[in-house]
Amino acid sequence: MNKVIDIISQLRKLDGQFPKREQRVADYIIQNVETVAYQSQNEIARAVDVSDATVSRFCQTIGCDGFKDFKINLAQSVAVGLQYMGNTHGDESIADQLVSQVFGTLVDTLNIARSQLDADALKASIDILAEAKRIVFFGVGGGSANIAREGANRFFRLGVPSEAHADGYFQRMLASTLEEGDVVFAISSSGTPAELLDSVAIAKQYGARTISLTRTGSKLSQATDISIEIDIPEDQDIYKPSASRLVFAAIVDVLASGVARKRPEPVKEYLRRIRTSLVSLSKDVRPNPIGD
Amino acid sequence: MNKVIDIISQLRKLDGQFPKREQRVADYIIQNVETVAYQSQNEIARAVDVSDATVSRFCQTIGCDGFKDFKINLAQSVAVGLQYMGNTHGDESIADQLVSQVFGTLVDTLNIARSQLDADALKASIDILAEAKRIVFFGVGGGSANIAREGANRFFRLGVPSEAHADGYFQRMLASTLEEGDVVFAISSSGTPAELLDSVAIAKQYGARTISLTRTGSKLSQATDISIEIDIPEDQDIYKPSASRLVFAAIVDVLASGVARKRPEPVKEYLRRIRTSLVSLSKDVRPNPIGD
DNA sequence: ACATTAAAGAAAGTTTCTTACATTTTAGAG
DNA sequence: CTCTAAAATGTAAGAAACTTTCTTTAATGT
Repeated sequence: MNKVIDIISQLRKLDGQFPKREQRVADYIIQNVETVAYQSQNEIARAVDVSDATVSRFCQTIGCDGFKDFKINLAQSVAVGLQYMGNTHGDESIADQLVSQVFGTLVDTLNIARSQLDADALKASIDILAEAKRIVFFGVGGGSANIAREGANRFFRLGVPSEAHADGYFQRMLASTLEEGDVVFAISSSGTPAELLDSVAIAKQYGARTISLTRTGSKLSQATDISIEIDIPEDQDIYKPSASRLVFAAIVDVLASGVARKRPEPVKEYLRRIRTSLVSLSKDVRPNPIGD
Repeated sequence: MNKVIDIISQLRKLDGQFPKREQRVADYIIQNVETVAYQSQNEIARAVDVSDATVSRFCQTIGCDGFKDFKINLAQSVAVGLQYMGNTHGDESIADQLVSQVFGTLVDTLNIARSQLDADALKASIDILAEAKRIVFFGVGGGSANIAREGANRFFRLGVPSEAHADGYFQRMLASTLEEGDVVFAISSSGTPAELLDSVAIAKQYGARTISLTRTGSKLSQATDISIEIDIPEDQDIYKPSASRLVFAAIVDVLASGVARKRPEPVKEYLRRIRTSLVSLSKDVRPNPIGD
């Protein structure tokens, strides 16, 4: 783990085990994380009525070289969590506030997701996807259907025949035509839609492997061979679009990345071909994302 | 904008305009961003053969109180940029590394985007979209087309008739049926596709407003009434899917958020109706993203 | 209750930073 | 080309901040 992260978890971990006076320092710091980095050792010492030396020693007990080192590390931990918390000045324009809010939620959600992601499930998914003869992405409803399309859009570039479907009936029909070597990738933030559960069951019956990207412990999650589980609190603010879709898309990217890395040579060739086929359409020489 | 972010962009912005000796300090800092926070003023001064005072003054010229303040702020900016850089220990699993890399690129790209976004353009777009009778999202190629769909998916929930189209011929035809009060929202990371340029020109002719989300200074950007410009360096690593799509999607979210806030009452009602129409399909009581 | 160890403070010693002032450099006017 | 004013830089003193050593106090176990 990153040293930066450690400072705060260190504080939490040792909380309660500090010598009396150092504990007072710890308490103060926890209550003033954001501002402490701008205070001097002596200010803190006076605030909790303790000697300078105690503060200095406190820093060493939690693993820093001294107060300076502590200050820097603390500032960094705080910054990582606070970058989008918005400033208190309120001198931002409405537009800036919106950007901060949406981007901030997204970053927070990414952090939450990262801590939940199961490396083994990802690894297993990548292995299966890398060997797939054909991948079909299933999602229903606006959000998940789009992520399914994104998935297909990513994976066909890696040379794997990939499709996305949002129609429940078609999904079921298609599922019954699959066979060994094929993969169903089911996406749903709720993990409950019957069409997905049915399709997965049908596909399994015919020997296809199944992967889901969905809510922890949901029916869909239990139904598939492998499941990438995420439990993201949906934002209470109904006006702010949910960041979870973007996080799902990011996870699909992670898988695509992983698959690409497992088979670098053919992929390079596929990407080259796709790019070549686009060059004639656009005279722009700058590197664009492949396929706009 | 956030002070934390400002230190590094400030450095970039003023680069070249510093007094001679201070410029040397700036150069050194740019080359050693990650370590400078752990050095003393004097160490830096000696490294570039300059007096302590010059370093102190340098910190003041870029807008900090002094060296200490600078150090903290720099540490924070660096931490924000580095949080996903992965650790040097190399004890992360392959899967964890992939997640760090993809998520990290995304966060970096979000930060870059945020510094580029023009609040006025966003504001103007929101105003237009909030008044729109009908919004048509145009994108071509896998990536942009999906974002167009995302856009339609977001905005129809706000009670504005919204569609997305990826077919160039259809786009042109549709454009010619638009009228005053309608809005064309064209999305393209390159900003060059002829179908978009044509459609925008046609739509304008018939009195529709036009907005683009595209690369800074591109043809498309110049063609529309309002343009939200972003210039994101595409990642050199061809195996890593580009983060720019997700950033584009996030920007669409920002706009949707803004529009929702401008008309809170009707929106609440629309979201309620959509949710109600889904309740019968799912017995799950937990709050899901509306429409999966 | 005593010995031993841990915790805390006082104060001296160092390092680090800022600022006022002196000197040098630069740029522009004549 | 020279002079002058302004800007840039350095010097050095002084203040602030931090660390460490030494001493005192509190805590713990026998």
